[in-house]
Amino acid sequence: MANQTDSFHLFNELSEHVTLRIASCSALYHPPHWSESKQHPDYDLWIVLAGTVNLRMGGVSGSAKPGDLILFYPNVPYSASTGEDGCRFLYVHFDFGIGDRSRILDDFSLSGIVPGAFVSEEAALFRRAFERYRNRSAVSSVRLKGCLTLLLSRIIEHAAESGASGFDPSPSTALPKKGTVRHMDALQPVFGYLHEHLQRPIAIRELAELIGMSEKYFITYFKNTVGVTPGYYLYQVRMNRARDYLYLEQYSIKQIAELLGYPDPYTFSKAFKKYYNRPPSRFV
DNA sequence: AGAAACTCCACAAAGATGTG
DNA sequence: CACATCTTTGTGGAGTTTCT
Repeated sequence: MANQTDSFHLFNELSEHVTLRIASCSALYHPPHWSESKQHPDYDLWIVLAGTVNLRMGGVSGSAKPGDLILFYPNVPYSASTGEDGCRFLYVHFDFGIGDRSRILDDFSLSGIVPGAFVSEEAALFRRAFERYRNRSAVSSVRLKGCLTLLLSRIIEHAAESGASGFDPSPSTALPKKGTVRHMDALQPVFGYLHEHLQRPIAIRELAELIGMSEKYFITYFKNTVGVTPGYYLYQVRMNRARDYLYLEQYSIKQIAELLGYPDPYTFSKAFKKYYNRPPSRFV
């Protein structure tokens, strides 16, 4: 499997377009020898509080102890059971998307058991947020959403750091993907190329040629996979970079325009003002 | 105003799946 | 097994929108 690291840039470049929608969140207790086999229509995250959850998913088995997390992808069948002690866990159903895509995690191998050691701080915050949420205290839904964002960020971050292609068990490689699931892998060269050649004008046609697709199909493929069009993604990356350069206070507007592949400072300035509602000269 | 980016749509090849 | 049907993947034309 191709290295996912380049694709993870996406979350930074498009952070303001990330949407997280929590469908439900609750605590559950299951008695000894409970078992179930099902699948969920959306993402589902379990935070094991007590007992052991035995999991079988995508032909791989594992056990989740208190503190561990289990991340389920939509429409992936699994079997879960518990032993002598029963089990207790929090669950949260959610969707996590960017732009037009509501299931952006599908292209990353993150599902399965996440060892508690990697996420202990974030999971603890989420649990406290859940207590407030259960008591219906003011803004607790916003807090819960924030804590889930934090928790998911940590899971993604860990996968990026370790170059991991998933936790154990990882069903995403074994899973027969149907429907409109797109593969981020094919776009790897594009992300690399984009970040490398930011200092000169980049035509969409070049990017399409890079991975051997027709220009129009490339635009469609990119949008279905990433959630925004390639042109918009490029614009977004340039505006993020422009903001960073301005904060450094080391470059003139003219220099930044050059660094970002704009033909002249006027074009850059116009693009910048459109994005940030302020000209670059009055940004910092 | 002209070029580039983008959308929509029709269509085709190839592979997967269903059925008698 | 053979044929039909559906799905996925991809192309290209035509037209619209956005950018410079």
